[in-house]
Amino acid sequence: MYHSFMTNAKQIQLGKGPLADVAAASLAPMFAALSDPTRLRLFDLVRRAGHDGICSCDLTEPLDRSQPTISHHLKVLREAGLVESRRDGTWIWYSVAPHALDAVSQFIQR
Amino acid sequence: MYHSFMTNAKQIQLGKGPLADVAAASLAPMFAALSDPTRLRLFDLVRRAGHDGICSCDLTEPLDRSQPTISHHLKVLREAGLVESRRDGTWIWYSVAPHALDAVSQFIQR
DNA sequence: ACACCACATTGATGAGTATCGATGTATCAT
DNA sequence: ATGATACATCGATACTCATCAATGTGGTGT
Repeated sequence: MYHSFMTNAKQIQLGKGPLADVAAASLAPMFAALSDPTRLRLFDLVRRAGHDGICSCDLTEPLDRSQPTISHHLKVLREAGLVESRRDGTWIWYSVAPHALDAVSQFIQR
Repeated sequence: MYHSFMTNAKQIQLGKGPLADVAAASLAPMFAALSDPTRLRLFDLVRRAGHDGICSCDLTEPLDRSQPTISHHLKVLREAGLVESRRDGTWIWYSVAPHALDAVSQFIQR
């Protein structure tokens, strides 16, 4: 009995045996994406915004980082498959990707 | 209504509001400890060993890393409060720290 | 066309890290 | 004391990363 996830175009298999090499290689970047305090708070703010998402311009001030830095962190979160972006005219709305943390959650729970 | 954890001598408070600066600073190192593929598999092996724990000498071979490297990673996991060690004569047994992943789990679950 | 805004990218810098060989330390057996 | 074993620490190297100022890009409005 296996569980599988489609995460950022990579399918992760968590079976019964020891964590496989490829599974670790797929899982680690998600933990890495949350391993920075600024990025952790950034993800938290995006998650709190719910389905509507939140504008990048509203993230710079509360985190006390420059605009390029926030942009960089959002890119990391996006490439890790944790958030997704949607263009709306001049600005861009970020929201949590569906099933973003499923793989991580499965690993944590036993 | 707050939840609190004692983790590696640091108490983490996860309230209702945005993730606080200090909470992020306490949480990030745990994610960082799991952000390396080798360390992720290392933690998985220790966790599978259960209450008895596992000897460091039995971890070097399956992970295909040198003894100093494994020793380094175990130190990172220990300082992150995820594993603990118990001396038994010549060798040392590693096991998962109780409530190791509680804070991480709480953050993941909404 | 032009100016303005939101956001991304580039380039640079300083700090951290994964890895290993060599060496040190502690414990056990003889 | 001696040797052997298990593990930690040191020093070095190559690589990654968080950060910002400067610059680029793309959409909006006039």
